[in-house]
Amino acid sequence: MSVRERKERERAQRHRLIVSTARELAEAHGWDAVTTRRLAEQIEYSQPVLYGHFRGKKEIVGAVALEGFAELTTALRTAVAEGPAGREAVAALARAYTGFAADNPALYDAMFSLDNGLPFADEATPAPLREAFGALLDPLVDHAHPDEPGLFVETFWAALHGLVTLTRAGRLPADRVPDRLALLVGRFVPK
Amino acid sequence: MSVRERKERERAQRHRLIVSTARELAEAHGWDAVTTRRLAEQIEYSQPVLYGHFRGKKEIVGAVALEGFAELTTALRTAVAEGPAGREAVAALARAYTGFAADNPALYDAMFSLDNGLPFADEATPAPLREAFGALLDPLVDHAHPDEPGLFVETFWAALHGLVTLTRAGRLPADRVPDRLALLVGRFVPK
DNA sequence: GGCTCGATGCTAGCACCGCTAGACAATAGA
DNA sequence: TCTATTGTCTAGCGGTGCTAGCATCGAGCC
Repeated sequence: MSVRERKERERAQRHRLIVSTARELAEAHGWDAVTTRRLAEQIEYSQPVLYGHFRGKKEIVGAVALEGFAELTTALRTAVAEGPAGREAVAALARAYTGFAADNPALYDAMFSLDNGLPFADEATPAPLREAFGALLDPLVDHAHPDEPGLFVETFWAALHGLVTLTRAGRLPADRVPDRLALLVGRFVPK
Repeated sequence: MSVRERKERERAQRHRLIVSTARELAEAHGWDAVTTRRLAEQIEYSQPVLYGHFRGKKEIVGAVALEGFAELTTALRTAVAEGPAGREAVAALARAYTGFAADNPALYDAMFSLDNGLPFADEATPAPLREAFGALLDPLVDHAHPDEPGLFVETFWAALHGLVTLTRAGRLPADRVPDRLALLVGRFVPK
């Protein structure tokens, strides 16, 4: 029996190794550099081993993304918990979100830009995604129309996401990011 | 002399054929399906012919995107010109923008999501891009802080772009798009 | 302790990708 | 008509994600 347990343990460890290696590779050289060959070489196994753990590359991206949602939740919660409530909390939330994206560009891509196969806004949506949405919702719910808090959060989130992606792609100059963020918060949470 | 002119004419025509075929192929089956082999087969030439017109695939995407910016400008201008000024003009603008993205998904990708090599927010930015930005700016400028109209437009645009991309990727449910749009306009142009 | 057999990871290869070198044919101009 | 140039093609390079089928290794049974 114990042999089987050991094998399962080793298998789980290798599973984590694949995910963390993919993430490191992506963060270091971009997702284009994360090929099955390079990934296999890094973990010192042959390519087909990857397919014993994941259906394909998309599922590996999804596994990395799932890590990201857990970390994003933590980042948002701590940023809001530290400061005062109300409008300043929303500003802190926005800064934490864009900061997270700037600090973990490849991770952010896996979560929101690449095809990761994860179901959003669905009954099958994994818990980490729901929790991240919750972390976004809580500081905002006071400022939304009471009938439609979800709609408000979705729209605010979309605005943040738009700023992140357009800035990262060089479509918006990076130097004015804090100003755009302040403008956004000012419009969504007037005082 | 005339021979040379004819050749140039034929060359220009083939140039346009490549761009329009790439666009049709992308709109029909997505940009992943636009491979140099398929594109060459469609225009009934061999692959290397494409490289006599464009440096590579990225430049073809850029050519398609440039068409898109011209069309987007027209779409935004007509939408605003038809209706009344003020707040309703902004709502019309927002609807026209998201409508354009929904009607021409592949074109929108070429313009804003894919790497098309076009320089944004730069002294080398091509005229069609500047004009599209202008079409976005004009109806908004009255509602912005007078010192920073550009910042206001950029942020509003980013919000629209975020809504478009998250909806298209299935990260936001598509059915509530008009409601999110109304909420966005309401927050950016309060009255 | 030796043997069998199933699990496991490997090599090799498929069809496709973007891109290009070099052979060849068509054609314009002398 | 001959030559030089222009234009287009075939073939191929090094890469991609993914998989069939073989070989090896080790766990469990006699």
